[in-house]
Amino acid sequence: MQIDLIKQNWQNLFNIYNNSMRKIYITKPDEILIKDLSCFCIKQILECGQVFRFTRLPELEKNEVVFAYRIISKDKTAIILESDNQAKILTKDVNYFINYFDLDADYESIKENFVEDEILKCAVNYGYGIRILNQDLLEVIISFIISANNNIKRIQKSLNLICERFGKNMGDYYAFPSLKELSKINEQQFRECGVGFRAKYLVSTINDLIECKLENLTKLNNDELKSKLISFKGIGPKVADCILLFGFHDMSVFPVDTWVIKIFNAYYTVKQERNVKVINKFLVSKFKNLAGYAQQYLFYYKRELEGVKI
DNA sequence: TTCCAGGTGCATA
DNA sequence: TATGCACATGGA
Repeated sequence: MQIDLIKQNWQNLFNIYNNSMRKIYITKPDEILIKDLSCFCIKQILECGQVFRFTRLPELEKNEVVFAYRIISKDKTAIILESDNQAKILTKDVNYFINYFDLDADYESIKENFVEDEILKCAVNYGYGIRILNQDLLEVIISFIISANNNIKRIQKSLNLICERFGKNMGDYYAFPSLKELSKINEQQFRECGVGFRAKYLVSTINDLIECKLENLTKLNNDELKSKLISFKGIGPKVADCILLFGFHDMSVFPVDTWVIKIFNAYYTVKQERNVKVINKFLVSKFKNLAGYAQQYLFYYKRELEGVKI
């Protein structure tokens, strides 16, 4: 009996040790230290098109620091300093950013699923440090309505203007406006932030969100959720997939945009295809519950190959 | 000047 | 259900 207890305790200790060894980070007061960069590259994470409110800080890129960025999410912020062998996430909200950067997920195992697809293997090799962020749902919905037929630079500019004009002043940055704050913005004011024809979609969808309540969306199953999202103005199949992927961390979707059409026609078909539904169906059934990851590696790879700068 | 960007809404057939 | 056009705007 006593031997069993000792064995059990040793097993527990071994598990704790094993888990801590596998963890890619350790926490300190106001800091997360990423000790293994094989699945973490801040440049790739932020510049792969999933998020828009970040700034590169070249003035901090000196000595051993290779990349320096500031990220703002909701009403929180972090400075990320990455060197050759480690990265530091400096923030007052350590737990928030552990979840935000998906640090407890095992990306090594995720990437192993993609070695049999030649193109994806190259894409994963190139974007080895990509992680799918756990972003604020409201911010994702607004961001991707603005993303329609738009470019990343202008999406960033519009979102920053919306935050500066209507978000809470947090000292040296602005929070993303709450739903209540967003509901006070009219179409003209959105247009002044450079969102163009999407202004009316934003006003309409924000009203709908006030009515249906954001938290009620989380009670729906995947199909109901997508139908509900598409019922809002400015949200079609592609934007809905982005909201599911980046706002709900649903990895079974594969948003098809202009870049995915290029990828599909370059690597996955002999006959040129323009039908987004056909492309989406093929890629979702090919990558199944890992589709979201696959999409993000491929999206980043293709854009980088073509030399697109954010 | 023209084309394009993490598309969608709407009218028409 | 499928197709085609309009929609803002700034950079290449």
